[in-house]
Amino acid sequence: MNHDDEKPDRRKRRTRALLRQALMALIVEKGFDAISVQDITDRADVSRATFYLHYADKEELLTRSMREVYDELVETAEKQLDDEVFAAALLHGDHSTFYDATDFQHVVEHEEFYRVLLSEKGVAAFTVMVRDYLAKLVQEQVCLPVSAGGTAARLPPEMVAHAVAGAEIGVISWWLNQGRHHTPEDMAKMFYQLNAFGFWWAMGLDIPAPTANPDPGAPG
Amino acid sequence: MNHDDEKPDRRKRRTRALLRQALMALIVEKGFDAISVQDITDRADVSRATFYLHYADKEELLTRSMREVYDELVETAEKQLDDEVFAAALLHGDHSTFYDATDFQHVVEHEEFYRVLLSEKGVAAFTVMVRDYLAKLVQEQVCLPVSAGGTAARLPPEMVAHAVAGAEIGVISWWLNQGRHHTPEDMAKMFYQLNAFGFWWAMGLDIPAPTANPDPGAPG
DNA sequence: ACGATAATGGACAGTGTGTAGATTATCTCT
DNA sequence: AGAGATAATCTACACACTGTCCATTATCGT
Repeated sequence: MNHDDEKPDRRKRRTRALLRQALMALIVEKGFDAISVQDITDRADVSRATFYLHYADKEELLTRSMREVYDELVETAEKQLDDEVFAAALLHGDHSTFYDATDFQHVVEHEEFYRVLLSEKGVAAFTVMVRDYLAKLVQEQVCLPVSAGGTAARLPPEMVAHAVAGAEIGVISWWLNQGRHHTPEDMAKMFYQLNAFGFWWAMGLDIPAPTANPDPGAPG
Repeated sequence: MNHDDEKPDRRKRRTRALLRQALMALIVEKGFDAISVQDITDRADVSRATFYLHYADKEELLTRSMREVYDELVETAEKQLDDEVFAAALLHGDHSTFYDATDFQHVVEHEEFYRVLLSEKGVAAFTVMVRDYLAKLVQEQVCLPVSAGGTAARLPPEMVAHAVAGAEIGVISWWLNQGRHHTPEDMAKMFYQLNAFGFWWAMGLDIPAPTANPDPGAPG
C-alpha cells in the first residue's frame, strides 16, 4: 500500500534516473520512435526486466518524466504570480512586473530536457502541453484581469493568449539552439517588450498608427 | 528508369492516397508511434505487401506526405511575396500588404493534415519544420529589408522572427481547434495587427510608452 | 486484346515486447 | 553489524510486428 509518497529506495531512484538519462540521450540520437526498451536499458546499464519493474513501456517513462518537469513549471509559475500585485500593476501602468523571468529560469534549470523535447526529434505532446499551459496562464493572469477592468478587447483574447504562448515556445527554442547567449532576465525583458510594443518597434521603426478597428472576431 | 516524374498509374495513386488517409486517421486515434504497418494497411484495405511496394516503412509514408504539404506551402509563399512591392510598401508605410492570407489559406486547404500533425498526437518534426520555415520567411522578407533600410533593430531580429513564427503556429492550432470560426482573411488581419500594435492594444488598452531602450542582445 | 505493371496471399527469419519465477545484491532500520 | 524487506538480475517464453521474397491474380494504358 506504499503509494510512493515516501521518498523511494536509493536503488529505485538510481535506476529511474539512469533510465531517464538514457532516454534523453537516445532521443537526441534517434528520436523517440526509433528507440527500443532494449536500447534504453543497454544505455542505462540496467537489466531489461528491471525496466518493466518501473514502467509499463517506454511511453510511460517519457510521460512520467515530462510530467515531473511540467508540474514543476506549473508550481513555479503559480507561486510567482500574485493576482493582487498584478492587478495593481496593471492599473498603475507599471509593467515592470511583467519582466518575469521565472519561466525562462525554469527552462535553464532543465535545459537539456527542453532542448531535446522541443526539437524536431522531440515529442509533440510536450510542446503542446507546455504551450497550452502558457496560453491558459496568459489568459487567466492577464486577459481576464484586463477584461475585468471593463476594457473591451480588440482581438479575441483566446487568440492573443495562444499567440503569446506560441511565441514563447518559438523564442525558447531559438534561445536554446543558439547556445543561450542571453540571460533569462534578458529574455524575459525582450519578450515582454516585443509583445508590448510590437514587431515594428522591435525592428527599430516607429510604432505604426493603429487603424481604427473593432474586433473582427468572436462570431458564432 | 522511370523517375516518377510522369503521373503514376491509377492503381499507384489510389493505393498511396488510401495509405495516406489511413495514416492520418490513425494518428488521430492513437498517435504516430503506436501505429503498425498492419494497422495502416488494414484501415486502407490494402495488402501489407503492397505497402512495402511503395514505402520502406511508416516513417517514409509520413515524411513523404509531410514534404508534399510543406513544399506546397513553400511554393505558395514564395510566389506570393514580391520583394520590390514589399520594400515599397514598407517605405510608404502601407502595411496593408501584410494582411497576407496565403499562409492561412493554405492551412485551410490542408486542414485535416495540419490539425492532426500540429496536435499533441502529432509529429514534432512537422511543427518544427513549418515553424523554422516561417521564421526564415519573416527574417528574409521583413527583417532584412528593414535593416537594409538603415534601421537598427532594438531586439535581435532572429529572436523576433522566431517569436512571430511561433505565434503563427500557436494561432493556427487555436484556430483549427476552435472549429475555424474565422476566415483566413480575418486571421491574417488579426495576426498582423497583434504583431504590429502589440499585446496591450489587442486587449483594448492604450499602447504603452516604450522605455528608451537599446538592444540588450547580440552579445558574444 | 495484349503486354506491362500493380496488388495479393502466404511464408520466412529476425527483432522487440511484456510477463513470470527463481536467485542474488543492496538497501533501511534498529 | 545483522535481519528482514525490497530491488535488480537472469533466463525463458509466447506473442506481435517487421521487412523481404515469390508465385499468382487483377488492373492499367494504349
